[in-house]
Amino acid sequence: MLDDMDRRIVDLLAANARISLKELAARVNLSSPSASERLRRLEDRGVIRAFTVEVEPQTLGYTLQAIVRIRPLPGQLSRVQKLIEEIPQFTECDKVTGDDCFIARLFVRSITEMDEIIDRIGDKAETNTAIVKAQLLKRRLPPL
Amino acid sequence: MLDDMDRRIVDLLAANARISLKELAARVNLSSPSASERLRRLEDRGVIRAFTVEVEPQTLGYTLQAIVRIRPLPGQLSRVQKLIEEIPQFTECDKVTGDDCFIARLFVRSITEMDEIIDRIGDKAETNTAIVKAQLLKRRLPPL
DNA sequence: AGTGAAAGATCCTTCTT
DNA sequence: AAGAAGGATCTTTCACT
Repeated sequence: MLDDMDRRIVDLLAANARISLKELAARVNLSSPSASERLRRLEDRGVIRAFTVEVEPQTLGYTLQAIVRIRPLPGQLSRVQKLIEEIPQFTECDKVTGDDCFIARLFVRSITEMDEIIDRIGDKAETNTAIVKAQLLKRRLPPL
Repeated sequence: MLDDMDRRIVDLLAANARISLKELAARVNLSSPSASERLRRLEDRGVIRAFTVEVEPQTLGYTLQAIVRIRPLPGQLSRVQKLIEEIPQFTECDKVTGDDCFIARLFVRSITEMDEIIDRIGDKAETNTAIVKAQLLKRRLPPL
């Protein structure tokens, strides 16, 4: 799937997406052209989907974070789905098997704001809100 | 908190973390030195924590993804916590309020692999596994 | 697949205003 | 915060292994 070189390239870019091709190449003991070619292929294959930035929500005033499980009432599924998409404080949402239909991550600046948002969904779905007390595991890559 | 310029800078870098300072500056109608200075401050303030890469787990063979809720049995909390950290297929884990103590994201290549991993936790915690059927919302930033 | 050299483009920072 | 500019740095092409 990925050979060892590819893995190292992905790891290095995951740690700092802004390093130059030249430095990337040096760190994995390849020439610049080779590293460039490998990077291009990783992008082409879709392994690397994007180069992006990790933002710390705390610094933007989002002091509260919650995981919200959402089970739409009969006939409300698509309306609930639309609502989740429209509320930008929801930053992630998965559709899952089991009793809960959706599991979403919510960032808010206060309990009041959280209450308001949950209320907007409340008449169209059963919700269960678990407030995040700590991040045991900060986002990482699965084994390459 | 962030002014409009900062917001645009963060947005642009979130979309492509590898653009040059020069291009970044041009896109927000600033000079390079100004853009450079703003970027430096965003990093210093901790707003931008890192420049990283978004990897598509599908392309690495991770065809299955699940959200696992984990409630350690009495006295097992720290052992469970350690176990989650040690299993690299867990890519995210939050400690939350409520009945479930942990909510984690799990990537696996097969149902068999999933079963094995859940079993390793099974004797130290109650678990509830919800398989991800679709990603309604792909990771995005909360409103800046 | 990969290397090394090299040319030409591009960039970042410093300085002045 | 802008603009100019110099010097550093980078990326890609090419010929070859």
